[in-house]
Amino acid sequence: MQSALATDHEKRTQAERTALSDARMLDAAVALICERGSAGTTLKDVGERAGYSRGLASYRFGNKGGLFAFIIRSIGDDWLKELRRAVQDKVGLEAIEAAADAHYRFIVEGSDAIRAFYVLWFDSIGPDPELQRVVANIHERRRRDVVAWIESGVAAGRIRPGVDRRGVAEQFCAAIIGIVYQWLVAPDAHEHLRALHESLKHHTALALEAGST
Amino acid sequence: MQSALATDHEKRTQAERTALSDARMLDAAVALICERGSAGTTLKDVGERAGYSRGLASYRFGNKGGLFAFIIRSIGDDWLKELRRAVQDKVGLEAIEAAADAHYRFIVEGSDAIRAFYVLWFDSIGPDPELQRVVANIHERRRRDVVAWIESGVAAGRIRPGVDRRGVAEQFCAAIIGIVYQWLVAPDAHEHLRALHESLKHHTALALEAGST
DNA sequence: GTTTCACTTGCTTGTTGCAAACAAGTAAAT
DNA sequence: ATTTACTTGTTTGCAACAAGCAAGTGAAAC
Repeated sequence: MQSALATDHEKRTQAERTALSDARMLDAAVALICERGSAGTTLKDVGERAGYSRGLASYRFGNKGGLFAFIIRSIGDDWLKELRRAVQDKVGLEAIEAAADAHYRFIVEGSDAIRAFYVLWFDSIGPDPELQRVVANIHERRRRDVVAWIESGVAAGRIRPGVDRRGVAEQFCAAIIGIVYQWLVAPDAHEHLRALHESLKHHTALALEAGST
Repeated sequence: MQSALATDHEKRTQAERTALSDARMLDAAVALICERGSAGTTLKDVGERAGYSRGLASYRFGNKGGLFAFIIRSIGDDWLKELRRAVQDKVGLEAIEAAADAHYRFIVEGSDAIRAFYVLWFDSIGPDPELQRVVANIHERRRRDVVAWIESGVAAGRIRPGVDRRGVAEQFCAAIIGIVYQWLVAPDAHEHLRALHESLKHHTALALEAGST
């Protein structure tokens, strides 16, 4: 029941207490967002579902935007790492294809965390400036990764140097967003999603081989 | 000041009254959604901004989901027509390229209506079933249009018959959604958006010529 | 043809319940 | 003891609904 790193025990350092309540509220918020969407998720419920008082989420995160930014940061960081891990040291098109494959696997695997992450991602079109900043930041990092993969392919002589790195990367990222949207509205259409990812890989390959765009 | 179709006059038929209040509330809601996002838009403000009471929007649309569904339907219908008008009787790739061009023009033109429309579009990932239905419906109609354009190109012998019509159409629509997302987070990056649309046309052309996907 | 009256429909105001936000307090760690 | 984690009390504001008021409608009576 009780593990080495305090799971249920009493005496905890202050840092451990906040880390624990943060983690529990993160879980609670993810579950609630999946159940009721971001608008239907209340700070009160997040606190209570995490096993605390109605006020804790408000106190910790200040407001809904603060909570959402925290969630995006937490999950987004993990996930960028996961994607990079999946790509490992592949270069060029292979790296991009590995990323696309990993993306497909992650979403059909259907973890609540990723779903909540993307639900909040689409909230970033709202007026909350903090959320906008955090998502824009992740977006930019993701795009940079893709540019770097293309770059590595060029460096390895496997992609012609004339290619528009940033253009292709942006197209790729935009397509991913489009696919994610489709996943969110129809999470179980795995075959459809697989086809979209395959098609994306195919089109990206064409863009990196052929033409001048 | 007073036109033939009662603009500011007194005596109105009941149907005219509702049509007028609907139109005014639509305008008000569009403006509010652009200013504050969908979550920040209150039924109270919609009613009052339209020049009525705080309660009217609630009474007319029942709840926020009802209002949003009404907006999507109103603007979405208009817009599908506009897109079709832009495509006219073009066939195959030309039709798709015309649609992409029109799409680009519409969004950089930056009408509040289209922005509000797409903001609500992304709300459809939330739990509101009515909104989901309405958006899914528009999405499906749009996809059908694209399939029909491809079909017409095949019929005209300008696209090879083996092409995966639905697959390419879905890829196209997914990419449009991705582009729209980028527009919503950075509305003024016209050159970037132009490049994304150009790239989309290019990739779609490749998909319709080459390969088997 | 116009007046009247029963009825419908558009709209407003009153009320309740709930969540966000913040302040002030309590308990636990340092 | 003092800082820090967390809770509880309170205010404000919106959604949702109900009850009422006012404007429009249609048909019978005159």
